[in-house]
Amino acid sequence: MFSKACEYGIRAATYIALRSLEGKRTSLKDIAKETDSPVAFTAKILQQLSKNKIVESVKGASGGFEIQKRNVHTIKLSQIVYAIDGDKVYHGCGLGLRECNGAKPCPVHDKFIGIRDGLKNMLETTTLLEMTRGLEVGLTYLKR
Amino acid sequence: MFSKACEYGIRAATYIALRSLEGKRTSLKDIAKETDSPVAFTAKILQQLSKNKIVESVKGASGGFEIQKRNVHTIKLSQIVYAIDGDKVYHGCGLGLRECNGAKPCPVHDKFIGIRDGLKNMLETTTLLEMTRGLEVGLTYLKR
DNA sequence: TTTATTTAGGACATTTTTGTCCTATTTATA
DNA sequence: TATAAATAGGACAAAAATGTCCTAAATAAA
Repeated sequence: MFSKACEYGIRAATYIALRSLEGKRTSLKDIAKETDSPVAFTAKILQQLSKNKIVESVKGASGGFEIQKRNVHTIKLSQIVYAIDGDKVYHGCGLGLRECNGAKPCPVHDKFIGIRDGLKNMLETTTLLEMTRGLEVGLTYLKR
Repeated sequence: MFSKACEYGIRAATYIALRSLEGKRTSLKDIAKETDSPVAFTAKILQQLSKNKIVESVKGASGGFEIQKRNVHTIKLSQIVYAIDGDKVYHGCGLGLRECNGAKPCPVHDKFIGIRDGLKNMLETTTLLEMTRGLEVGLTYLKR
């Protein structure tokens, strides 16, 4: 569904959000550890998220990544996916046709629209805050 | 959503089904041309579909690919996707966790299940016959 | 029987994705 | 001020996906 980069990105952002709600900044090392992701690769992804203003990075000793508390409930999964994978989740034909639309559709065009709208809707309505719920109490997990 | 190989595979199988309903066997060359797919790569994919009994291949002059008419309405998209991409569309966590289930779910587990069930249902209920409808009359397309 | 046509399959090539490593820069703190 | 800790970013490496090419085998038809 998503690229590996995007999966790591969502997990990383979610963990940063969780820690930010506790008023804590998190190092790359901890993020990678707590999301079971490759450190250096995660670093690249966090650079992208930082450039896209989804997370803030602070260099130097006691630096790390954080998200302003007031932003945790406004940032949607769709923003993270867009920052990393672009809009190919939305546009792009299910059968790979370069052009596929209502006027000249592929055989599964209408059916795919339904599924993609579901995905789109989910991504656009799920906030980082919502992602963090359950993590603290062990109802949901970011690794294993 | 699917791999390129899978997209080509669905397009190829759909075209073969269309031709088979007309009582015609189709050469690799024609399939690639009519689905705008790379010839040699499509050949590999058709080998897989042939091994999985989704299409039948006939070697030699006037050979090619075909699907028994009686099978065109029983073969589902899910079988083609499974033959090429395996079951990763079904299993596999939205956030890439190796293990993710109701007992130890990722934060989007439940939401993903809904979307994936939609996709799964679509693949399991759409037959090749249904895929061919509209092609002859120019309502749907397999290329461009 | 020879030839032309067509798929099968192995080997190879290219591109994209995923992942690592090293150096520079920034910053807190001793 | 020196040092240690941390991100930024470029270069490189490995793996996977995508795609090509060539030869062998099968088959219809001349």
